[in-house]
Amino acid sequence: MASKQGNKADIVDVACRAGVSISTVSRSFNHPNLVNLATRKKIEKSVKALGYIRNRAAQAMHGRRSGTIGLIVPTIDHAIFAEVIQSFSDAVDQAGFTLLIASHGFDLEREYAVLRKFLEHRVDGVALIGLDHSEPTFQLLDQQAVPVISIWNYEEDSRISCVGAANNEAGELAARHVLDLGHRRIALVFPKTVGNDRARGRLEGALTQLRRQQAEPPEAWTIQAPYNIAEAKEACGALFDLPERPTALLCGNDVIAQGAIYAAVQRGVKVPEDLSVLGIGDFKGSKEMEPPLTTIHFPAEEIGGLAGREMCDLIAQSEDLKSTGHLVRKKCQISLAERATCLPVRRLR
Amino acid sequence: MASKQGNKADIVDVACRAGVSISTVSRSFNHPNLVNLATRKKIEKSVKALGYIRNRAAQAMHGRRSGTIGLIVPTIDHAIFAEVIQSFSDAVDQAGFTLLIASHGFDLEREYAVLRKFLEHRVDGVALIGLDHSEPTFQLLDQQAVPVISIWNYEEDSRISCVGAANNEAGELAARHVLDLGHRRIALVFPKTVGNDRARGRLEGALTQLRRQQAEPPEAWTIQAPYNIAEAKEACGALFDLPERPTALLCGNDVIAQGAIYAAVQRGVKVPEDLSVLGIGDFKGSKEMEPPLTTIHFPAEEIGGLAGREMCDLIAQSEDLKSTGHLVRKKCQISLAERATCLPVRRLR
DNA sequence: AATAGTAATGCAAACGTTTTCATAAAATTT
DNA sequence: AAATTTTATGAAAACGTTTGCATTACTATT
Repeated sequence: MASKQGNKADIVDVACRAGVSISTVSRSFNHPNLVNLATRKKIEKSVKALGYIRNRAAQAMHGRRSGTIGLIVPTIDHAIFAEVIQSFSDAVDQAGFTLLIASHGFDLEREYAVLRKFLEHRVDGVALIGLDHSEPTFQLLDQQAVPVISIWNYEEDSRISCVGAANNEAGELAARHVLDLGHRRIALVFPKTVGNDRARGRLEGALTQLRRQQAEPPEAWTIQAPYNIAEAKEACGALFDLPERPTALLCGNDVIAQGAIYAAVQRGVKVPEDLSVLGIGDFKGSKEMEPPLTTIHFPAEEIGGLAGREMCDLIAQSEDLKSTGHLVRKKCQISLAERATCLPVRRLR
Repeated sequence: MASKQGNKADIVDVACRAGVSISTVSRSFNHPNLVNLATRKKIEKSVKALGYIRNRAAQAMHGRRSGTIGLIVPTIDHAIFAEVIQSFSDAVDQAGFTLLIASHGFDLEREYAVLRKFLEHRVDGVALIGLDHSEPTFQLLDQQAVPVISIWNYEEDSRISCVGAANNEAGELAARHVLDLGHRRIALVFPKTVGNDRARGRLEGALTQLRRQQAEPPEAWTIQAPYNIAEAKEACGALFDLPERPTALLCGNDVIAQGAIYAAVQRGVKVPEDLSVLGIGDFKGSKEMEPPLTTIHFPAEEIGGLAGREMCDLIAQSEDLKSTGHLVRKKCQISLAERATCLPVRRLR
């Protein structure tokens, strides 16, 4: 039915049908005020009739923005990232951008590959999780001079702009809390820290604080578990089966804490009476757990939203070309969410 | 430093620097076997030196594929979608596609808007969640003849291709199980069903089965709660505070079940001794809960992966243009995951 | 040695837009 | 009524690729 064979409608088709030139059609989209109302109506009708849809690819070729933002995350399937992705997505969506998302499975080489792919698509900006990236990644970003922002971590000397919280502070805060409650026999359950500066920061913060008060845990009490309930539960189970049990457990995040609590329940270890458990992150649902999880609150939604808006600002700035190239850094406050899984240590046991 | 001012390198720049024509450069990317090894090396060197990155937008203009797939979900921030998104993403990634993701917050008008945006970007294919979509959405899809697939639901007479499970079967299976255990006083907690055919199918399946055995719950025992622990907990709490308590609770998904169990714990209602709880979905972590949640297993990962591969196939087919336009439908099996939150009803109470 | 075939490359025309510049018509000023 | 400004439109040149066709230089066949 369309003027061309089988194929989809074209700006030319629209122009023909409306009896105007393609310039006018294009203008009526991009600068409607420059075209006569009556003409605009005709064009609009023609567009409807032909089912015409503008081709962003062709637009992008004119140095115009592609209207896309690339977000690269370690994994989507993860309570905390899902939340931050959602709020970031909402924020950039509101500004009219389309989001490209890819995950790299905590593999920084894949991250680099994904970044390249995004750049081929000429994304207007790139968002990454955390500040740990490979050197080629940083170089590519730099060389292509694409607006970039790191989500989740705050560091005052970050190499790229960042919006997030200070993970070491979270670790410190967590450690301080259990120490304040009088605990000295404290165990740590954290994920692997290579390529994961969130976890590393938290762990380091916690250890620093513990050392400061001479409460550094023995090696057997510093265990590793990925961010995954099943494995965390298992790892913590093994910890609890040790002859000596800690009185408090500092967990790398709330998922691990959840796993730890399940492992405790399974063994009849009472939380918080026999064992205090502290999470980090304050995921959705942590507050509703029974008993409600004491944890370090991370304002995930705020971070995602702020990062999204900041990303859009950076893009707008880079368009002005007077981009002074200075970085922006926004620190979001974390806080202790005191709930029911931590208790002062019992004098006698 | 680049030949052009300030700007990014061009295929022309690459060609100049390598001392060949742009055709040769282009060919060396797209049909490497057609160009001399030595020339290829020169080009490669030139590419490296200039930091050249191909422009997909320009490629896409030649009727070539854009290399992107659009995925539209109700929300990303949701255990079950996160899982399916991840596996879908992995599958299409493997085929070299880049994923555009947008969420519409269960609003079918926004879904339509997002679809339009994706079509502007000339996505090679579109994936949607569920089979409930607005008429304009279906029409647009049809008119643009873009490969499309629905994830999560299976229906034998679906209007578009689908990969998923039969939600009504899940509801039936769930109801059958508690009935088989001898329960008759059964309550239902489901989310709103408008624009959510997953929930609707489950609820209908459950009700059908219950009616068949004369165990339809009274109105007060058919309550609504969104897929969200906090609200589910509250809603279930209200249910438990009623003078008459059911002996079994059928939940729309595992998140609701989790909330229900917390509400029960809070009130000293013992699960499963005093109350059997059945989830639907089998989310990550449901197996590890204490007590482990009895639920209907949905193979989320399988569905996402299968859908991703099917999407790629559809795209490949549509390229051959001999697209007979027939739909594909794949049904994934659900199953009862019998764990610890359901018990046969006690004879006496 | 002449011919046919192959391999490697370049030229130029697409692709679907946006945008600059030019022009015509209408409205305003003098 | 002429001159000027404003408004609305079109022609054509970009944008950065891919690709069909033409060309050249070899290599293999007779």
